[in-house]
Amino acid sequence: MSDTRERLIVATADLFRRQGYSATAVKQIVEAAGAPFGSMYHFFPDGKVELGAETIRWSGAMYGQLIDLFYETGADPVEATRQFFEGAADTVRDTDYADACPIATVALEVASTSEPLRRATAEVFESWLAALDAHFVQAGLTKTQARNLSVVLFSLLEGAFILARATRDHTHVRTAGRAGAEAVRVAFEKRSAQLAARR
Amino acid sequence: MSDTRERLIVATADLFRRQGYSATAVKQIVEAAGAPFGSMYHFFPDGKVELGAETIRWSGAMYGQLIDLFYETGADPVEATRQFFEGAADTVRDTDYADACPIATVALEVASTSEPLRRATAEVFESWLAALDAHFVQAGLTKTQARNLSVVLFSLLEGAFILARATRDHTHVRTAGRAGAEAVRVAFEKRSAQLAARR
DNA sequence: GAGCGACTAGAGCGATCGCTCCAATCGGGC
DNA sequence: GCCCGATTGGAGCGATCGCTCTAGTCGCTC
Repeated sequence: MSDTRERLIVATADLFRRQGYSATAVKQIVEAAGAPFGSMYHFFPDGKVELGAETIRWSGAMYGQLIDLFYETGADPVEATRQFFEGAADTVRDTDYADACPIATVALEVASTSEPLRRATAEVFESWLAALDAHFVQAGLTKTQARNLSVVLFSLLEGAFILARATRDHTHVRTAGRAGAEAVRVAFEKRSAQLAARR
Repeated sequence: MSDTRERLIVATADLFRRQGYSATAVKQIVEAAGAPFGSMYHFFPDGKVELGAETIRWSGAMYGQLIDLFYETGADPVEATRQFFEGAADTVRDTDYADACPIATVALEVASTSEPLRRATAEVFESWLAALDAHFVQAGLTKTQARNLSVVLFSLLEGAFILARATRDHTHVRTAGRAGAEAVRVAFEKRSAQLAARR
């Protein structure tokens, strides 16, 4: 795999996180990547949109790995949730409120303006939900229960990121995290009661 | 109040909601508002940033009124929450996934790039939380309980908006709404138990 | 070492960006 | 009717946008 191509994606991911899609200029990307301008259109013939879509998928895969890291098989889902949100809050604080969700800004920008980019963000979000689902099902929930829980955790995290970045207060992420961990606890408690009643 | 000035703000609010700050051109705004170009810089001498900040505050006030409408004094907080999220889900679906939060996109875009605009979004979010807080305190919660609940509901709604717009699936907002209503129910139940134990 | 894709390097294209400037027009107070 | 500030209407500024194009360099294969 070409080094320049990867550097372009990494640089773009960083810029997207902080300033979104529209505000990020191609010139700014190639400068940040230390890449020649021509290379950008060699690796991404369709230009900014293609690089954007590629970056969205790459960032999504990175963040997806983080999910699997925290919710690895055998981990207590409640504790994993608590630690995931705590880690996110720390990161947001330590990066001066720049590093939250790598694609949320772009997702909102393109949702009504670019089908290919919108689809890329949708696929990434779906993959995160699917990853979470799998861990929760593996830990005992039904598919429906798992999906509902995943959507709630996703929403809590993304919404708290918006609030934290706007107000420059990372504790909002911790507040959302406590609610998220509680939601996980209740979901598994409910499932246990269902199983017990069936005997 | 000048008619043209207000038309500019309303048109800008509509464009911000759908495509954010950077992607919205000044020319596009004046055309949408049916306003002369010169008027824009007459009413907003500091240009796009000033109009943007004004639009953020105006949109925030509009949405704030919606909060007060649903959570009016005497309304059951659980039912109000349920209806608020259901209404939001309907709106998102009926507007082809364009009308969700009027300022979330802009908030993420400017959080790390423009202090004056970031501050405007922060003030709006704070005002929404304060409005929610007031209703929950009025209904019996402590200030701390109310604030935590407000942050959770905000996060659930904003996060679900991101997911719904990206995947074009409004049911995510309904899923978040059920979790939100449940969180409200539990908070008040907990408060009742606290008060009962104190006798 | 000849040949050939892959990749680099940057000048510069037309279009559009936010914005400035100024003449024309409007409407209320004297 | 006259005046003057408020507002309108638009031409056009320099800068930057995404992108094209061509010339050149690099390293691998034979």
